[in-house]
Amino acid sequence: MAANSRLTVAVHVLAWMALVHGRGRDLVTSEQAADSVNTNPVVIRRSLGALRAAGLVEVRHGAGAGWRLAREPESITLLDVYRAVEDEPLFGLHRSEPNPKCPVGAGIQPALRQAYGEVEEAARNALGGTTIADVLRETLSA
Amino acid sequence: MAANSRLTVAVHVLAWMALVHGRGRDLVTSEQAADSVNTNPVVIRRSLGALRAAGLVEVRHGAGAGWRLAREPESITLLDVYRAVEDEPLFGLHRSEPNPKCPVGAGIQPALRQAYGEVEEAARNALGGTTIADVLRETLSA
DNA sequence: ATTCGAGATAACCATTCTTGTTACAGCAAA
DNA sequence: TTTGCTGTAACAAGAATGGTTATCTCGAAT
Repeated sequence: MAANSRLTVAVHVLAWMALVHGRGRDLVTSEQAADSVNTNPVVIRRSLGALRAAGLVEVRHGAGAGWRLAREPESITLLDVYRAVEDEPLFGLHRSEPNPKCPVGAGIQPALRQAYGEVEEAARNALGGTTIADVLRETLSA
Repeated sequence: MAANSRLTVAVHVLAWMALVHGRGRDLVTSEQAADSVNTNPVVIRRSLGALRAAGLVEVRHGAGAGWRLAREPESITLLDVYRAVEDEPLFGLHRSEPNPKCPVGAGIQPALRQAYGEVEEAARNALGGTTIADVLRETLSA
């Protein structure tokens, strides 16, 4: 499939929140974030909703409502974000069950699960090595 | 998107070819492979076509046509297969360009490309650590 | 040269995912 | 009570995926 942009949108929003927080603005709205990402505020709210469920951001309701980082940008890794917004594994197994009468069809799924698990573990470790603060610093250094 | 099953189908076919080759059967057809994977022969041919372009299998045309491994199963890694069947990156960037007037929107794409590149590199390294022979052995050991 | 079994490929379909969008209800601070 | 923003449902467009049928092509064997 085409790779989706959920991780990108979420990291973008968090990095942007870290930037404006550093500038003294505390609460931000989904519309303001949408202006930076160049998308619809509802898309941003969907992303922020997942980030909130993961404890990465906080929301305030009522008049003057908005969002705020719940943790320091230095402590939020891309792995935290990935876990918050993505649930599908990197590689899918068979669409329909393979033939159980074939020795390969019967036993390949556990074998693939193990192999794919090692790959996902490696990817997660790499994601854990970069923080939102890193991304923001790199973004502003260009 | 939902993760696709291209890597799974390709690895399944290659492991199955390694098995039947070990049993002395050299040329196999897409229909036979489709029976093990439990899908349509055309789907198998699409996968084998990509594997052939990568030099992992060979095809013979004409009467008594069929497919054969072009390399030893011990020498084919999941990274070889992945490269053959997948071209999309693991994580997509923005669907529509972020706002260039925002410092984050202006500079985040190179930053993300670098971070994502490190993750892909880690995933590729892990994929390179497993061979078709490994998968087949694990599959048959259950 | 003809036959024939298989690959190559185009075309089409249903399904699903993703993103964008509108609309409206809910909430709490002022 | 007003106000501004979140929460969420609903829907649409577009693309990707996998399955299917149909037709053309190839080349070994006869």
